[in-house]
Amino acid sequence: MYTSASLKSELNERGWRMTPQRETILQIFQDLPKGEHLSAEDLYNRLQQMGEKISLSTIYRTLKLMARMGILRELELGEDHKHYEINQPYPHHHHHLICVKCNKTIEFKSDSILKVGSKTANKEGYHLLDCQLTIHAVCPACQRAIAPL
Amino acid sequence: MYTSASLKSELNERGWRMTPQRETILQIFQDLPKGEHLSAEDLYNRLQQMGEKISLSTIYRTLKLMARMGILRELELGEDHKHYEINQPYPHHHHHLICVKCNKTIEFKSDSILKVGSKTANKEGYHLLDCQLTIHAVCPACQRAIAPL
DNA sequence: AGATTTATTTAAAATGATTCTCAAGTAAGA
DNA sequence: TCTTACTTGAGAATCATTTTAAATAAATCT
Repeated sequence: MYTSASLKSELNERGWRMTPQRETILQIFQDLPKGEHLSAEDLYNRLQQMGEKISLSTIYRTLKLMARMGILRELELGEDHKHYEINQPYPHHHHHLICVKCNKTIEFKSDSILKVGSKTANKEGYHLLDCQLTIHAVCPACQRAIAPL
Repeated sequence: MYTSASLKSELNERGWRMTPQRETILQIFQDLPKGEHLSAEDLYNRLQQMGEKISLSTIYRTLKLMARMGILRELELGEDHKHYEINQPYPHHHHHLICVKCNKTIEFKSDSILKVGSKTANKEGYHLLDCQLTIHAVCPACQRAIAPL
């Protein structure tokens, strides 16, 4: 569980800084219900509603930063923009099954995948940040549809 | 193994058409060395060199079409654009380990993941097209680097 | 084979997510 | 408290991808 304090120390270690914006954004992801994920735009709107004025530039920069730190997961859910969610450790770690036609997404868990992921990263000397199985498929409703594509 | 003929019949079944452009693009991916993948731009350039004049619009449309048919896999390799490769069945099916800093990518195989993927899709009644484990990590070289991000 | 229908291609314009620029603001460390 | 250099914010810029409209050409039908 990342706290404001652990974020700060991890940033400082690398010569970076803790800021109110980074703290606020981390907090939002911490408070997000399980399985919910936000796009940059979603996050921006949510902040606006809360009365927080954080620019889109900062949001994009922060999302990328936290993803590279391993705090957030960057999800590619078939839409034309990325989504982000907290990178939960086992046993909350999960994966996504996505319909390529309607983008409906189902989450699922798998212990074995996490094992494969860490084993593979270790073997190559990589420092693991996240591993996600993405399944592209056609959902039952879209299989029935006559419609093109 | 997709042939020109099987592509045509699969297209026609759905009321779509076989075209020289689609045939050419399929062929290029068939001939690609294992593990190589192309972006839309890469494909466009390659076609130019071959003297084939296929527009970028058509390329984008065809890539998306073939990905949705399950012929190609859409890869998210950390760059700002997608990559595509032939969707090979077992035992050529593989996954990617990506450095979030330098985007260096390593391929690896795993039988168990394919099993998890098809089992999950079946349970939900989805028609499986592709499943890929994407591991985000920091490669040894980038771990050593002092440089930011 | 020829006519008809409608998917497809093209080129260019449009879109839209994300990044960049630079001046102003402000954490961290001395 | 002072200094340094990382960050932010606003807007411009980029760049991948999609859309539009007219021209072309597969498939199907006669």
